[in-house]
Amino acid sequence: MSGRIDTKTKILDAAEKLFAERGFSETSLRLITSKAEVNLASVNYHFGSKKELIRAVLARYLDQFMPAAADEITAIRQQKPNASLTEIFSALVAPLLALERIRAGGTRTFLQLLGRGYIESQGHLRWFITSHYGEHLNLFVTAVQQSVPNIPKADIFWRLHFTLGTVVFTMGSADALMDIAAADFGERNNIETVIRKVIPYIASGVAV
Amino acid sequence: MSGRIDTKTKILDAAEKLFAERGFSETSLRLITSKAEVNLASVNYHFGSKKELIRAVLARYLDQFMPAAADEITAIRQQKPNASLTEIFSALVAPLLALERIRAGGTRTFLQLLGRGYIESQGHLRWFITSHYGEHLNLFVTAVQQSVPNIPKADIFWRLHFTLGTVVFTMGSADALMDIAAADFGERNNIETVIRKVIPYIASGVAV
DNA sequence: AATTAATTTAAACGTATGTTTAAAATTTGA
DNA sequence: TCAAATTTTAAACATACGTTTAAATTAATT
Repeated sequence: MSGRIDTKTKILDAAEKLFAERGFSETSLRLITSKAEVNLASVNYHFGSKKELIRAVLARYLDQFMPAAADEITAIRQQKPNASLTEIFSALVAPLLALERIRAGGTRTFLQLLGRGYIESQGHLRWFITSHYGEHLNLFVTAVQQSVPNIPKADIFWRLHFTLGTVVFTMGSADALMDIAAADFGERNNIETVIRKVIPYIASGVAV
Repeated sequence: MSGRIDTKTKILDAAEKLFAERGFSETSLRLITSKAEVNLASVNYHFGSKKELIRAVLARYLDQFMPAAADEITAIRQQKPNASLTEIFSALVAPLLALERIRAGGTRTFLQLLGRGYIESQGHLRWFITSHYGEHLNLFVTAVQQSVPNIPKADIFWRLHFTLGTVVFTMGSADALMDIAAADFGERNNIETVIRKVIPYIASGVAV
């Protein structure tokens, strides 16, 4: 039993790193299993298929992030019923950075996986996310709507998707961007400083 | 000779549609050539490799868009030296929509290809774009900097990349988003209305 | 019209992929 | 301890991919 969990975890650990770096379809099971130092067939044995492995990789992050984010949102709404948009978005920072404590680079890995899930796989991961975590998402959307009550719900829908694009695209190319920023402007960034940069941008855009 | 051009164009037309819809690595040469109704080997004959085909597909759009965008930016700066950020961004709308006249759906196709180029291919398309169209990009960045002279250049760098993410991610999932907006809010959008929605969002975020 | 060059074609090549199989090894439970 | 269930392993399978080859066809040139 400890052997089984160990193999599953080794696969998940190797897979999430490679998926985030290279994308789902550019990452072969042979590359994953060689990095994880397990047998090729163990992926199909433990997860059934590559598609289900992808979902398992994402679920491990979402299962931690979504409840934590929902808790933060709920807490903010109770403490400050008139919380600003920036405060709502900032409430997500702690749950995002908490992913870093599980695994070094976990925050960026999660956001990269999320972005690849939305872009690369034609809808089936989108469906997986909205069907499994719809309650948490609704909680967040409601909090945003309450913080900017004068904005039509349709506009909020669009702007939150703009925001999703901003975040996942930025995280997907965060390595390259941090390198350029260091070379051209002498900035030394990490994932948290980038998140701190993006919050005013998206808060301003959603509230415009 | 007319036969050669015809085959090349048929390949490019089929490839750009499939690349935009499904991504580069998810689109096989066999699928492209069957849709284009040409022989499989003609891709390698005319373009050398799949990688060069991808670049050719992107170049066809960039060669039209980049000079047109540069002209619009130059014109705006001459007419209104103190043009606002919204005016700068809006100057790109006409060149973007002009792509629509070449091919139906050309605007969205272009932005989707751009996004996939940045995300999917590890840097080699990014390099292709910045090295071939660096002058045009610099012109645009300079215009943005002049319109918000009080913002540090490093911040503008980050926010313009946030903006790129917003736009390409939105366009990559524009079909799904327009469907949802229609179902949930009764909105009937097209590519232009979505662009008009995104401009205040990004202008506000960059200027914040 | 004859020769040369350019293009198209069908077939094969070599490699890589996700998955399955069946035997070996290991762990579990009575 | 020993039989049963679980897990690991090596090998093979079937398929798909980008690319190359060489012959057939078409177009261009003289």
